[in-house]
Amino acid sequence: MNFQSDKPIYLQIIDIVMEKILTKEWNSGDKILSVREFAASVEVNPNTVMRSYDKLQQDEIIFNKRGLGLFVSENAIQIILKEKKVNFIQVEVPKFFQTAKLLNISIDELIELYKSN
Amino acid sequence: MNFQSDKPIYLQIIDIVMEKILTKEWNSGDKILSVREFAASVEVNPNTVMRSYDKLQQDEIIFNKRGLGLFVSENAIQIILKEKKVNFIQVEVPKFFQTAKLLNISIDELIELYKSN
Amino acid sequence: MNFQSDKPIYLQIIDIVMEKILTKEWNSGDKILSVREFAASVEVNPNTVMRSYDKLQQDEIIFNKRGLGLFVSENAIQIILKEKKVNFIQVEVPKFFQTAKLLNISIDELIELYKSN
Amino acid sequence: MNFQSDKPIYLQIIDIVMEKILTKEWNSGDKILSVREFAASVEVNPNTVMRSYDKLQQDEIIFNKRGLGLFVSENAIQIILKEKKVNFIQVEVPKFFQTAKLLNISIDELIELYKSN
DNA sequence: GTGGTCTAGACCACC
DNA sequence: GTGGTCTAGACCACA
Repeated sequence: MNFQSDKPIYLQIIDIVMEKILTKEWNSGDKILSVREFAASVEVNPNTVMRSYDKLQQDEIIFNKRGLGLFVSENAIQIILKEKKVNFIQVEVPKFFQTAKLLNISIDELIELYKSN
Repeated sequence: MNFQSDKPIYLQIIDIVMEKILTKEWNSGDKILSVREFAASVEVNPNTVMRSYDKLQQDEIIFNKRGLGLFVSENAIQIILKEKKVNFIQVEVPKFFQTAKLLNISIDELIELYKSN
Repeated sequence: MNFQSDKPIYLQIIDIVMEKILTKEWNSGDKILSVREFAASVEVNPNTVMRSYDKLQQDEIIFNKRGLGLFVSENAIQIILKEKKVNFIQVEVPKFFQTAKLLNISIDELIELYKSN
Repeated sequence: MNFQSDKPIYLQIIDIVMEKILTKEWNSGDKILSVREFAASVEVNPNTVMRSYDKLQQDEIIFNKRGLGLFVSENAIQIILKEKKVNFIQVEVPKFFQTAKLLNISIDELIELYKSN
């Protein structure tokens, strides 16, 4: 697994988990990969995965059944969307297009960049 | 001076200087605030300002006249814009589309948001 | 460790690192000495070593694996040679010929000196 | 007058004076430009020229006739050559060609660089 | 453990 | 006065 160096790995792992939930690869009630399994699969220190899972539990996106493992919460998707989408659309999107405008980058160019991504 | 805590102060100082140049508060050939003056004015350690000025010199946005001080380069504005553009395309754009993907927002929806802006 | 006094220590440290890479004492992918280790080994303040490592990272000769340390880049050797070549041609060569001119030494005499070398 | 920023201006002024003497633009016994005249002609602070003249007097390349001005010494040329030439030929020249060799730059390429200088 | 940021204070050459 | 280098020591997030 390749991680960008400018973003903490544990946050990148959170993004991976969220994506798996949003794309329904992992559904509500499903048991997710154990810390050790996940750590092995992405070649990262288990402590780092532990930290990601901690954060996800705090946000109630996953929860712990003692002795059984970690599971996707009932309303995981709603929590994720609520947490991210509002901020994205109301804050990041306008800022993004504004910067593009400042730098004289047209919408067509942005679409090109999107495709080559 | 208030600095946000999530971004290193020395980078925020670079932003301040770039802003002053882009808004023509400081023009090509102008002497900029000395390390000590700037440090005092924003209540920061001179070493921190030095670090910012060092980076700005490396990027040839300012230059040193020995013993006299630091001055705004001839092409400062072009360099700044080019630099911002590179960062935007290589860093911000991918991050933006990645988040959009994570949130299941299609390119068409983004274009809609762009138009209603 | 003995440093010459006429050249900043942090630049001399950069030279040491480059030398270790060019002589393959440190190879691509190898972890290099940590800031603190290097600082202790050459009896210098960690900040000074940090400054050297910072420059080496900017030039992409070494890179950071977060929390693990700094490692030699894939293309480190090529980058170093290219960098040295640019400096030689743009800085040393003009300075050399300028001094020769000052001392009234002709190009033919220099060629003679080259041959007898 | 354009000065390179990497070499102290007062040393660059010394080089100018030496060149004028070596090229016999200024001969033994000639009165040289006063500090103020020279400073004005190269657009530099008189203190800086003063420093250069001080150094040249220490090296006995020029000397002071009280109230009359500064004059080129009898054996100025010999002093300059002795001071510079030996070191150049015995130290700098070998080092220069050695670096060129390390960087795979041929004598022909160096000659090209000389011509385009 | 790792790198990275920041402060405080000293010293230097240069103009 | 100017920028630049260096030390000492603190604190932080990250793995």
